[in-house]
Amino acid sequence: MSTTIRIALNRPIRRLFDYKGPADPAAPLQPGQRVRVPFGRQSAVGIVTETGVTPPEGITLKPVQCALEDWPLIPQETLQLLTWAANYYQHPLGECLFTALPPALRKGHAAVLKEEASWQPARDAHPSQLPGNAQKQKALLKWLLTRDQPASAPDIRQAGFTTAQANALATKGFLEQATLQAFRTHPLPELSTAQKAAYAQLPAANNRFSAALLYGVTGSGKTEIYLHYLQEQLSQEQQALVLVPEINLTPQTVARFHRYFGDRVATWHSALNDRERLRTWLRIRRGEPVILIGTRSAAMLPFTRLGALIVDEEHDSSYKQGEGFRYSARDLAVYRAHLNKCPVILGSATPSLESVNNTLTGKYTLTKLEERAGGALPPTMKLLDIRSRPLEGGLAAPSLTAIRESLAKGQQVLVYVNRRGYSPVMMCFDCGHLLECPHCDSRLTYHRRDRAMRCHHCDYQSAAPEFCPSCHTGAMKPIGQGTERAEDVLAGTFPETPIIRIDRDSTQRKGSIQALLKQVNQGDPCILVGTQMLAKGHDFHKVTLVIVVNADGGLFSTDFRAPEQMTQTLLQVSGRAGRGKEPGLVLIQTCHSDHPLLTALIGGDYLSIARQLLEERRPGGLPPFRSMAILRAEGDTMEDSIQFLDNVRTRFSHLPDAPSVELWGPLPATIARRADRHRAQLILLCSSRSPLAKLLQSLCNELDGTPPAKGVRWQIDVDPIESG
DNA sequence: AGCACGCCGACT
DNA sequence: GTCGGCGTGCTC
Repeated sequence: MSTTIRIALNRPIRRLFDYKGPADPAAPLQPGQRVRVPFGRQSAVGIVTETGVTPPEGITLKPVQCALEDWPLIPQETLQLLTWAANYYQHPLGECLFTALPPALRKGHAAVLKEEASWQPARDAHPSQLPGNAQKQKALLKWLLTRDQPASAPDIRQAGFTTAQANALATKGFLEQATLQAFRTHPLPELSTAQKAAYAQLPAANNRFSAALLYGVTGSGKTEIYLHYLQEQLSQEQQALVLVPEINLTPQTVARFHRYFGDRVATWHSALNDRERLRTWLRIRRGEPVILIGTRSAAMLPFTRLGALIVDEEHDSSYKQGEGFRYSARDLAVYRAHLNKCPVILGSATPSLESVNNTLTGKYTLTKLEERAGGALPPTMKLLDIRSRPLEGGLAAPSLTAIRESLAKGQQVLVYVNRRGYSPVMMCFDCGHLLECPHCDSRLTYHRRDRAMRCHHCDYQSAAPEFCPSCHTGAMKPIGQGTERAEDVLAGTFPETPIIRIDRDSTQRKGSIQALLKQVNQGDPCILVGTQMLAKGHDFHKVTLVIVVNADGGLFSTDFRAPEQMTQTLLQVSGRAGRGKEPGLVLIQTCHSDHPLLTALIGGDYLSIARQLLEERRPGGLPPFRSMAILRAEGDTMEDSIQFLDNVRTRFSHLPDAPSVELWGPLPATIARRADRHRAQLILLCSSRSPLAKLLQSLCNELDGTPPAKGVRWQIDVDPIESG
């Protein structure tokens, strides 16, 4: 009698399916193994989650077609991680497991790497040594000699040659099979006294879980500490994971790790193709001692010998997936450290309030690095009240003066504007009419470069009108500041100086951001204008002045995280100033120069601001003092969405454990209508994680059983980063 | 998610 | 008379 096995499939169904296991007792299936199973009238790839389960009654089980490997594709630790995550984030286990696989393995392709032959010229090979009739071979050899790396078969075909030609050259001894050249690795640079002191406080990797928050001010050289940590704490056989935000995974960052760890370094990010994904995934699965630098999804790679984890810029919101499987890569990393009994280091100049709180409760250790590397001084921050001050395109006279002075000294200037486009609002001069998106509850942004009105919440776009569409006579006037407008104003005021705009619009083309940054790093005086993108992780050596055009966006938001996020962004952007020898100055333009958050900010100590912000969250029981989840609904009308959530709320109160959860709402979302969908939300707060998870699970089961009103869709977001 | 079944409009 | 629209419902 064969055993019954439980299988997860890549379907958005919160359910697993049981099958008859293979009759052969010599080859039993085990959890994590990949199988092919009949499903409906198709065949699907599945992952075994359990064996020897009690089969459900009244269903004739189909047999598994075959196992795709005779070993578990998903190793035990990773399976445990993803099972926990599926349960914690209330996402179907099958989809969680499959997002952890590279596309080739999801589709059922073999888990082997066709080692593609690649060729490099033999030593002393020269085209002139070839017979005159071998024109193509000559050309191929010439081409290979111009490359600084071996060429794979696809490379050769792409360049217009054939592998037959390469083989012919190889037989004659002109080419040889390329071997992975061992990189010359360099000794690590010495740490400064302050860095050494911080390093010494970090937990040693001695088969115990530990979590450390490395609070290092901008420019303090956290990366050097990571490098030393990995070198000192990792054995030759161990693997390590270094998580970085997408925007920080630049060729320069990788080169830095490469320099010291050579071939051990591998990367994982969205730009990899399917072949590269499969290759790196399998290297890690095989247990190669890889030091992997990767973005969010790297947190789910199949490590089997993890020795340490590092999460750089741990406060960065890009670690939280915003749709589908809404996991936090930072939290998965911490959980993995638990599972592997190894250390995790969370680094940031502006750590999340969650992590700061964990240092206060003793869950994390705290290591401070408050000195900038290379003797650079912390920037001076000043508030510039712009109430009843004449502005020139959003810039106050003292700001322009400061810019002029910096440029005159041959230095660079960074102007931070929190919106892209020309202006966030367009208004009629005569009747006051505002241009709004026909599909969303939002204003249209004026993009002057292509004379378009665009909605930043859906893909609506229209030509910018010359006259008011309401009164037909008034001229339209741009209200408020965007990056394009700042660029124009600065270009008019400083015609001799190059203005480099960096935002989503100016960096759409692949590699264009690298080109723009290269221009900046050449060091000639220039003005950088840009959004958030500029605030993250870049090291602009010659920037000495930072202007924040408007700091007031986050001061009066409905989102309880807004003050935290505003503080982080302002400090991060300020941190771009004065990283070289010259001291930095930051001018923050505001209409609320007496606002306690802003005055605290220029005092400069992030940790004390963080503690204060935490105290503001405590009385309301907001995260991290309680766990939060949001049930979001969207329907064809707001009534549909609210009614659905109201029903949920009523049904909720009948569930066991319900008293431990506090419910807020339902309330319409801040942008109530988006792409013609009407959105509302119900907020759930619970003093601890596990009853909330249990409750969400029974809620999901109920909702899955009874479909809601027509057109209403819902989703659950655990530990949301946006609550508006 | 797929894929089928199913019941109403505009075509040869 | 049938081709096809996408609304439900099921998949071990």
